[in-house]
Amino acid sequence: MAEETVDTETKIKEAARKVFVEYGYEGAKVRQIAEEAGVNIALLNYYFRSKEQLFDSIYAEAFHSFFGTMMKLVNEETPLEVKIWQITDKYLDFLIDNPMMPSFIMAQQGKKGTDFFTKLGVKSMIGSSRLAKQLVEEAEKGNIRPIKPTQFIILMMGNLVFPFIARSIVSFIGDLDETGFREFINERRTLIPDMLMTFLRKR
Amino acid sequence: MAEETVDTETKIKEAARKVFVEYGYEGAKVRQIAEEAGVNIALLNYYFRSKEQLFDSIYAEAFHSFFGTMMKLVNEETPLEVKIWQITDKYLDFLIDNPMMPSFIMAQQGKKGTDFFTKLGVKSMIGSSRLAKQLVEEAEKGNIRPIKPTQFIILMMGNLVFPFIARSIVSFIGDLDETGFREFINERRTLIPDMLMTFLRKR
DNA sequence: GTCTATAGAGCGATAGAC
DNA sequence: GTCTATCGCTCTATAGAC
Repeated sequence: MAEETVDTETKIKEAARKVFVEYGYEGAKVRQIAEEAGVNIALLNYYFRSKEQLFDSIYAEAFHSFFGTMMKLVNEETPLEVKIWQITDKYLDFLIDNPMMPSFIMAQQGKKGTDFFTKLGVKSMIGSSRLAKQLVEEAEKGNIRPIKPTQFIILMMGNLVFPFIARSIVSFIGDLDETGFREFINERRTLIPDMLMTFLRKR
Repeated sequence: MAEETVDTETKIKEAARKVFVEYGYEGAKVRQIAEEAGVNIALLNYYFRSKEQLFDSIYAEAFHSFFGTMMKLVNEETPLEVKIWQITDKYLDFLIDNPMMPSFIMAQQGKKGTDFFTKLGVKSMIGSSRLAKQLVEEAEKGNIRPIKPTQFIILMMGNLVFPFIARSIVSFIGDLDETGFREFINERRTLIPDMLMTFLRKR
């Protein structure tokens, strides 16, 4: 396959994503983004007006991907237990493909106000998600113990996401190279849903 | 009580900690640290030679506090279950007093190599901790299910630390003000050890 | 030890030619 | 749309007076 012909705006965006995700807003330099994209600084400002606006467009996209992927899984029309296993499996796949994304999302949250959250409707998407309803219903039926949906979702998200945020530390403590880390994550494909379901079922 | 007479080096360190923890290495400016400390930039370099060395001394201290506090709890001479409840309780207290520390630690891990980890002996401290031994022994006795100590410790740490790393997001999703967030954390004082113990006990 | 003043490099942004 | 050249600012670090 020959070289993809990608328009300049896309090239800049891809370069910016790479550099911002690796170095953060302050650590990323427009010169490096320009070099990575194979263009000059003037073009960055031609397309995005400023470093800040370029960053915002990258961050909004990443945020959308990070939560959108979770929201989709959380709203699947599957029974509670099946869903928890699926969320774990699919979201870990997503994180393996985007290992730096959690750190990137977390590092900048708050610093930009809560506009991104509001625009994407994250609040209602979680609070009124299918998973939240299932947790309430199954508890009413006496099938699981009662738990606040927000607590449960943060419990689940934290367990999925934390090893990626703390990757160097985890790798060091566990003496893991890249393959070892991957294995560590894969062990959690059963560990996490097993733990969550065992907890929910015990009344 | 009158003004504390604090020596200049300490004043600088305290100012630096505050600014670095809030803005990260790149985002922190030596001008702001100097202003915060009530001195001028020349003095920062007189005492610490450079921004980088000042940062390193702050980071090493924070790292030591973050892991040292955990290591101490993990090596207590108490039975497994009691210990897990104690770790949760005491470490959440620690995090409530230092809510920005997890983000600060996580943001910079890896970027400085693994020297800090090595120097502090974090690896052996966790791998050969009393908690790790207890997990192995209790599993051999058939009192709990077998689990790799590293997995368990990351499970525990992630659940304790994650809400602080994702604080804005958690607060937004759960519609929590500062008091609400505090309550959210306090609910986890029972939630986390309950979940962990339920999981360990179920064979 | 602490200050002022400034060096010297790097930053984001833009003017203006093509 | 894309480039080169450069502006004006801010950054960290240091020289030198006290």
